[in-house]
Amino acid sequence: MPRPTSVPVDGGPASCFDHEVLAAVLQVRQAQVHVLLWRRARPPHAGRWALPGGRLGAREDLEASISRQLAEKVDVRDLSHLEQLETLGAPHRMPTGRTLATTYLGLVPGDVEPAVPDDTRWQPADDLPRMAFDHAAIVEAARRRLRSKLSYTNLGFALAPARFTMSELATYYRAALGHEVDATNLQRILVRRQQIEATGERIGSGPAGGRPASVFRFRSPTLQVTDAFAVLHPPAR
Amino acid sequence: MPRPTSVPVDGGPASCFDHEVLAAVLQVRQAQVHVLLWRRARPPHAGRWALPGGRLGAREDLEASISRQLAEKVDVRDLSHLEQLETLGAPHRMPTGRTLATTYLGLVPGDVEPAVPDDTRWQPADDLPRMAFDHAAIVEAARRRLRSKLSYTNLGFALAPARFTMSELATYYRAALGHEVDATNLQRILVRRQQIEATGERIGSGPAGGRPASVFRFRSPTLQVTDAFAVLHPPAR
DNA sequence: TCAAAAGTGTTCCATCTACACCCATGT
DNA sequence: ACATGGGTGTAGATGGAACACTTTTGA
Repeated sequence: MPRPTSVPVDGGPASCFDHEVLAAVLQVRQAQVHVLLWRRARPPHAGRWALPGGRLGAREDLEASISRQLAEKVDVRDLSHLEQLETLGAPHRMPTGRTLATTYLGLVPGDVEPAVPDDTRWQPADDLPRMAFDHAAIVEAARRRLRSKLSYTNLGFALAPARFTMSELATYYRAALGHEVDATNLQRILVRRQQIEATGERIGSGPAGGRPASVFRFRSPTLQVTDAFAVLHPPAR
Repeated sequence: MPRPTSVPVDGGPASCFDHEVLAAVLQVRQAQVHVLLWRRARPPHAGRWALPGGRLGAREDLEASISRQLAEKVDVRDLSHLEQLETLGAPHRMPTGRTLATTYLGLVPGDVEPAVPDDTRWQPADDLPRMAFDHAAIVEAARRRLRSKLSYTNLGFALAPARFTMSELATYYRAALGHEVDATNLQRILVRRQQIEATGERIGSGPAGGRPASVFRFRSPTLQVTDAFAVLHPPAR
């Protein structure tokens, strides 16, 4: 009986696989989750929209590869977070020949406006166009991952600007979670979990007046599980 | 500027990668989480212990590949659950040349005893031997995944036999979660979440007497998120 | 009748939601 | 003054932990 092996068995069948990395880069823009898409110019699936990414380099780490490709090809350099999602291996997921794809979730803070090339755009994730290959499913997986991690980690840091008011922050959470978020309760929850802190600054009130808002910031710029046993609940009705 | 592409650019560098699939197959045995390991007979890392798996087949889906290899090579056919973990792509993770690895968590119910080959054994996951390559980290990732999914999904079905008493079930949960689990509260929680139901049967009491236990079963044999907003807490002290 | 194990009922507590009310500012 | 938005206080709801108590069996 053959034995499992993690290295090529001498004389065994040598086979290797094309491998690409793809990212669903999400940003909250105008209170809606958007995803960065690129329009395919040539077949197959010419004219459809695809996720940015491309072939893995011969000596390149997976995460380094997607970072590089986002920087080179769609000019996105200010990712606040990047994490691996699923690896897709269905033999016929692409008509051009077998290609494995390792997918990533990327996040961009709400206040930056990366200059993207002409054939690239931010698309509302609730209204995806006709997508190439299996890319629509990847976007959905990315949104689900973001949603659940917002509940028990400090991942909000990756959605929000460096400094923000609580009502701004609530807007980001509302967009990503897809339900109402009470700014007043959000503050207490995130302060109690020690995710955010007041900077002491205040921001001037808007044109209609109103009490000036305190400015907050996240305490850590990297992912931490702040409360594995607590979550944000959607409103009862 | 080059454009992102998910298919080989004509004339672009053609590169492809060895790809293996590996599984951390976990089973609770004698109230402890065990993992199925296989002892490497030849270099590199001869004598160290490795996870079962092997090369991806040319036309094979990832999940089909790991299932096949577990059946062929370590004679494990009764997985109650299988899910993908991370894909590892560090260029030098193996000294034999670059190999990507897609890793899986496999679960086997507590009451089956798969006959495994001689060079294969069930090892307590708390006491791993010297492991080959990066396989120890994969086991840890698998345990973490199991622990968190037990809290908000019905994944217990994959750990427990088809029928069980509540004190048996609590043993599985204790082992996998790594903390005390009150059988009495576990019952109410899982019944409320509609994960388990009483079969109506009772099991005779043990040699020392005691009230005979009711027999329960899981209502679904597949993974379901039963309560995204609730978890099992560790005891306060 | 007693020990042992299972199961129930009840209290306690943490943590979230809901919402009334107070605060600070512009017009 | 009063409208507007920010912030606090607090009551209510939920759901899990803790644990005493009851039930059912064997010796």
